[in-house]
Amino acid sequence: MTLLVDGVGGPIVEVEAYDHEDPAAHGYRGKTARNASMFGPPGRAYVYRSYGIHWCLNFVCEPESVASAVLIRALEPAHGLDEMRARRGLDEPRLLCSGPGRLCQALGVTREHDGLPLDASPFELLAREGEPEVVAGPRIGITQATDRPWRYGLRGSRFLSSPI
DNA sequence: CACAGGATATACT
DNA sequence: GTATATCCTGTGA
Repeated sequence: MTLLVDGVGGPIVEVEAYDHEDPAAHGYRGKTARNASMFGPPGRAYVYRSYGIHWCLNFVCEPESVASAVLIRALEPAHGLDEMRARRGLDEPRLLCSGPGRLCQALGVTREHDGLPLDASPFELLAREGEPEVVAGPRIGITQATDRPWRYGLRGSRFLSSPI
């Protein structure tokens, strides 16, 4: 789909799945102040602070108690390029949204968006056109449950955070 | 390619 | 309380 935040965004090209039986998922060990949104209703955002510096955006996917979410890792910059460049402090399109932390900075996603519904302002999700060719691979930056190939990307996209 | 930066969580003493 | 790990990225070797 195409993801917009206040009109800034583009087609999502890379995601990772995390579910409640997944040792690599934040919700695996139960509810905390940070991950509370994962335990709320689906169709909302879960935004957390990563490595003390970056923000990462997830879509909550299943009802309460089944804490599962999809991490939005990269998208193709298509709308609001000037805004993205200003927020990121650089011009190179490939570096604007190719990574979960970069994507949040470019779209202006912060803790303020944690728990917000994805079908209301400032979020906007637009249906894709056509059938994308999806390729799967191991997830990035985790040490547990590394055998689950739950990283999904648009085949051949130059806006992936790294080749799959 | 190694590593700093530094919030949040967990596993130790 | 202290130590270690983490769904990362920019910088300098």
